Amino acid sequence: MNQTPRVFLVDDQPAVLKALSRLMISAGFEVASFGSAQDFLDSDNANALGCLVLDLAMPGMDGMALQQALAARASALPVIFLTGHGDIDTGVQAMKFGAADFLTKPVDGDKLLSAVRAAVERNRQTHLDRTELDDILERFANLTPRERQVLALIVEGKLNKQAAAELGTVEKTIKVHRARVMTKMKVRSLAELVRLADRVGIRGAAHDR
Amino acid sequence: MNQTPRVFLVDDQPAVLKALSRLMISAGFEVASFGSAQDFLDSDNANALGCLVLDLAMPGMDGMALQQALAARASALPVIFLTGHGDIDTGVQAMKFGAADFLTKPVDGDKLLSAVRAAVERNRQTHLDRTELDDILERFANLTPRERQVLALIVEGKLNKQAAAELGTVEKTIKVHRARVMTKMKVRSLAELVRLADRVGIRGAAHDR
DNA sequence: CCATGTATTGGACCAAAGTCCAATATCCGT
DNA sequence: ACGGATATTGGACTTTGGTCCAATACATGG
Repeated sequence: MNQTPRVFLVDDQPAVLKALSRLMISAGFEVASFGSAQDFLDSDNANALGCLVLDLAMPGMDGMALQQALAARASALPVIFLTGHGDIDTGVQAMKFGAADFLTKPVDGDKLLSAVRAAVERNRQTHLDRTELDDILERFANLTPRERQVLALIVEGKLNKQAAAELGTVEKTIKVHRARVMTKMKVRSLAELVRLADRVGIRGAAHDR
Repeated sequence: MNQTPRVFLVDDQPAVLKALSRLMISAGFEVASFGSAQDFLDSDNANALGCLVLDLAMPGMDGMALQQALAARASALPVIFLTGHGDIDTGVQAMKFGAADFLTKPVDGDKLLSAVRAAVERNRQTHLDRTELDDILERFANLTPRERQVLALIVEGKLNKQAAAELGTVEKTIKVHRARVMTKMKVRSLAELVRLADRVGIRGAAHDR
């Protein structure tokens, strides 16, 4: 969707929002501000590019709840928490739930900026990975059921002959499906096919690891 | 080395050590106690099975330093920190460095136990993975240099013919090496070979992902 | 009802890979 | 220098895989 990463600020105090916003903009980031967790959720930015800077204590949905909501939506947005009076346990819990960082207010501008930079970078990487993965999944979705079965068997290392036996058909047919699988998945070698299949988690009967 | 997991306790206060030890034993764990971080390092248990329960504030090397030392030795031991007066930042830092948990004293026995159980379980899994990986690496170490080159090329999806050209030899020779690689790596299909190779990170010239 | 997508099969043929056999040259450590 | 590991090659043969050609059967949706 969006090409340039953005820093999403969520805080119920307009003054804090304004201050953070200025800081981010002065560092060259694009910024989007929200006065509540719900506002951010409604903005449909769960899969945007960038990172989230989130006040922990807010009326209504608090920061932690928003983090969970995003996790439930498989968001890849890194979350940086800000808090004025959080206890250790809260911070540790947030980190266990995958927060990118957890800083205390009043926050050191440099610390926050470097946390944001790291988070944005991390998000950029996972975003690339996801894009690639979606690509593979789309190709996979274009396979017919039969082709999927054949794919599963060949990435298990079965011979065409064995695959034919398991699917109750003849080797000839398997060859045709196999060739179509290679074309549709856009690979030129079995090695590549195995990697793609493993990446999206193709499983037949047995699996390794 | 050790088959049954152990809980390694490190605290400079003998009373704490004793109390924790009793708690762990009553929960059915085997325990080893240490009065200082250095003592634990000297005990050569960095790759043992189990987990580490570590006091953060200790004279000499503190808990954080021990965690780092273990990380440097590629230890797979999960670290659970205990602290009486740590600040948020310390806890967050510890978690960022991969701590399994971070609890405050006086610690709730149940919380600690469930943290220990989770950590031990996690360690058991990573230990299994490592054992498997070592297995593969050992097989890989038994390949001759030439066989390794051939392996790298075939997991890239090259044909024997192409591999021969790149290595300045003939297809015939590649076939022999290839067959030996399959035998030595104990795989029966190219698919398996690709997975093993990717797992130990065999790289020729190009790599994907 | 017809077009389309899916699944299947056939033959012929070529390319690639695997598998026996055995032989030779080089280098390294004892 | 000798034994062993390494790297290489040769022939002959079988199996497997890939690629052309083309055709049939069936269900589904327009």
